Amino acid sequence: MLDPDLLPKSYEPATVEPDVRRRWEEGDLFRANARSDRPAYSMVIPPPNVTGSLHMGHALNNTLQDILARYKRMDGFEVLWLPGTDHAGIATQNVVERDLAKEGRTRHDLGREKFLERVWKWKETYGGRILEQLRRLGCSCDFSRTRFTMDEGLSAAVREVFVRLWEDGLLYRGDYIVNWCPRCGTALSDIEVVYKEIDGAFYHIRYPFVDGEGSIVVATTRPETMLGDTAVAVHPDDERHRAVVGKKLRLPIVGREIPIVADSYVDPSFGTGLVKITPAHDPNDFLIGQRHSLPLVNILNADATLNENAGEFRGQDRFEARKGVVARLEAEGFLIKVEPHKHNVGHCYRCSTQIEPYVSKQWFIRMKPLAEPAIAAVTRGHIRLHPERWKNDYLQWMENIRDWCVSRQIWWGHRIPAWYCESCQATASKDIQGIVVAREEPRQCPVCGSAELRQDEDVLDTWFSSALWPFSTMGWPAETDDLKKFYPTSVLSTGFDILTFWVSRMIVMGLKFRGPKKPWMDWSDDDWARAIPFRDVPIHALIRTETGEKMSKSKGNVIDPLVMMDKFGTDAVRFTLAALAAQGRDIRLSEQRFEGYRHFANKLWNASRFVLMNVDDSGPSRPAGGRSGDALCDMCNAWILGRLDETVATLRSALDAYEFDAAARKLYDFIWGEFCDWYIEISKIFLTGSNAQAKDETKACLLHVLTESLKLLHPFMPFITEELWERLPPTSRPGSRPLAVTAYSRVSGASWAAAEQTGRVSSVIEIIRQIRNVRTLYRIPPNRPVDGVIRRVNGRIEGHPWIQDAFPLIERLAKCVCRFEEAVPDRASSVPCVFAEFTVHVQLSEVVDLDQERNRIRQRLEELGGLIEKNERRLKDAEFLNNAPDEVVETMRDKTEGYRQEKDQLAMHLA
RNA sequence: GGGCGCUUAGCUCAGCUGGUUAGAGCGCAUGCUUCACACGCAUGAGGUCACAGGUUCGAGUCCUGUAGCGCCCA
Repeated sequence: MLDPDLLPKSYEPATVEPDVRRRWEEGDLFRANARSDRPAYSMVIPPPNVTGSLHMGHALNNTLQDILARYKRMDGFEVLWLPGTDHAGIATQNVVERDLAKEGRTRHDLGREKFLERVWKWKETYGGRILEQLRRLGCSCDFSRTRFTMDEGLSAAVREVFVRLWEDGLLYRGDYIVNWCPRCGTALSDIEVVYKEIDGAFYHIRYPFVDGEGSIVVATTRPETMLGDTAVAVHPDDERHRAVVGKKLRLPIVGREIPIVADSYVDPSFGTGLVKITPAHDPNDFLIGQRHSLPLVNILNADATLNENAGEFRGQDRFEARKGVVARLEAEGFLIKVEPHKHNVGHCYRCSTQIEPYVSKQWFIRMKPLAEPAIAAVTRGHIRLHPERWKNDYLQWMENIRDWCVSRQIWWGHRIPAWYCESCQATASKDIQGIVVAREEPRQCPVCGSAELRQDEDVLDTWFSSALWPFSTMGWPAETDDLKKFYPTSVLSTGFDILTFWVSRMIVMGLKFRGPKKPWMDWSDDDWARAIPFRDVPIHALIRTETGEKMSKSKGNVIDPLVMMDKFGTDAVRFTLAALAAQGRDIRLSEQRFEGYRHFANKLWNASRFVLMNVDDSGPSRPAGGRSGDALCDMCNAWILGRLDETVATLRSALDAYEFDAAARKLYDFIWGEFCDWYIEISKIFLTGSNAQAKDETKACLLHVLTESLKLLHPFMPFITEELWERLPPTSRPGSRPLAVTAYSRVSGASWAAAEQTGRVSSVIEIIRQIRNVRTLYRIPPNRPVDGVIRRVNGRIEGHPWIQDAFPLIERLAKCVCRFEEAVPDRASSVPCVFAEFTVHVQLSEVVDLDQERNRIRQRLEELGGLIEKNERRLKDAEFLNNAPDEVVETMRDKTEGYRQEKDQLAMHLA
């Protein structure tokens, strides 16, 4: 029996967590064995940004993954949960450049090589921070396999993929209009652009005809781009402007002659139906320009100042130039009007600078052919998204996919393995373009033999390497043991915000590089099962503030998970996140939520304290499930064991369906609402009683339920459960192994789960509740016992109804001493509680306030009358009787009968 | 403009394929120094399930529309 002083009265996470973590790490419990016989269960972590620090989104996602990892590990799987970080090209480069700026230097002052050294140094110093934070969160990752997207192995995978895509004709380099971030100095892919609505203006500008007769008016939100206009377009069917198609205009300020062209892109109902065309600075105009062979006039430099094509505005910043252009248009009478206008403007997702559409030479992946199998993988169910409705988003994106711009004009990242032959480029035909793409640096040009090779200056988009993560982390392109055992991964857990950024691209790359070489239409189910990067994709909600805003550092409204962990304990944070992780809903988080679950941890701690203080080290660890020599003891044990069984079943199916909130709720309800509130209270009767057998059975049952509860809860609250586990008597811990590697509970299916026993205890609980209610209602002091007279509904007492067994329980928990009697007790001193088979008349020594009592009964009678009437109407309805299942009709009959009985009993008391 | 989602107690949310008197936590009220726990115990108040139609014997649950809020794509 435990000395109560050994276990503190309240749970103190700060003293427990580091010890528990150390024990796990010393035991090396989370290292995956590729040669194990156990079935594999694998996940790769969505690699956090190496510059990152743990935020609530990470905490949520990784808690959910850890729940799965721990559950499956305990349940007999060989679990690999592979951690790591990505190099976050633009973000990391920004961080280091900011450091340099403090010294008054730029990366160009250092040069590429020195700059990269500096970034690596930064990464070595600070890059591991978030992994440490994941450890604190209790994540059971295999840290021996930690990967980084710029590791040698992963870089080799990147080169391999680039070369193969090139060889398969899926990669090309070309002039194209891209989203240009002037601050980062690089192109961005379409989805790296965030559209924000801003207050702008519509500038109406008059363009005169070359022949001097009249003019037309165009409207634009970016007046400075008129310097690069090379046409004006109208819709071919637009009657208003048919006559002017083909005529020439003279561009104000610049003086250039530009044509009016007809193109069906133009929306005739919008504005004047006349659109200025700036092919070098607008993606739609670019396409129109291509269709009409319009010249490209680029007016911008890479830093968004205007270039020599802007004439007098050369060297000005774009926004400054806008003012200048407008002023001059106005001065020369070309500006008709300016009206306010809200419109969506693209911003860089990293630095929030307004992006500029900009024509430049970039590398692109042809996505269409790659997207086809990726669509099939999801529509045919080889990959399943949870909840399923995300399929729509995924498919919509995949079906309208555009080529992926993968080059970035920065230094930190995988340098593009492409070299340009100077001599070939000078003379080459269009097809060859003098480009050499190779895994290793080529010495000479394979076409002309020249050694004058120059490597592409650009690096690849970070998502290019992230897309390979599920297999590059396992050693691909080598066919390693890890790949054989753990690919495809079982689950990828993520937020929907990176469904397109990352998930879809992993699917594309997985299928391309892990699928058979033959056309995907010919793949067998087996081929699919080997190619996909993961089978299930649980998609969780986004964390928001209490008022529904996004959390952001700049708004200062973030709730820091690390601070919460300090304050409430890691387990409370984890449990909170799991409990709130309902599928398909945003999570509104407040500090209060964490507090509630800290209380839950404390409750568990004290329940364990109670059990440990009352059990012997040597006793049986589980109940015999039968004869204790006390019917009530058997009944209550059967009840709690039945409830436990039901909890195991519900919990497992919730976890298997990724319903973390339902799983957490079930655990909370069982442990607090059933085990603590009822079973522990019940157990005190037998622990302090004289029946030694019942005492032993109760101890065994307490210990068993606690032991199983710790197992069930462990994936959610690993620290406290592991700590308590260590304190259980050795008989409860087979092999003295840590809880983290102990077999998870299974449904026992034992006969003690009999519904009859369970139902009886539920009834007793209901009786106790009602008696307590009456006590409170009539202000009986908590310690004063009352008498209860029990009458059967039929007025007679036959044999020994089971309720008699429960008398000690009612006495203990409701302070009500019961006896049977046939006569109806005096109305003036008793209050009836009516149940299915009998009525309990609670005897109150002083005279009951008759008015109050009559009122209470009348209210209830009214309620019952309504219910009975409603049900009887249904039960007379032939259509209902014909159409409803027998079971439903039967239940309604029983219920109505119950209402009637209660009504009769109460009416009798009122009479 | 196209698509998706949400609206249930004061607050945050459960409620599976239609069938108990619609639930929980927090908050609130009242009473408890009950020998695991005041991070606790007991009891209670509080809801026309956004609105309007429809399907059905039966709708919080399915369908249509309306309003408000939010997200994604263009």
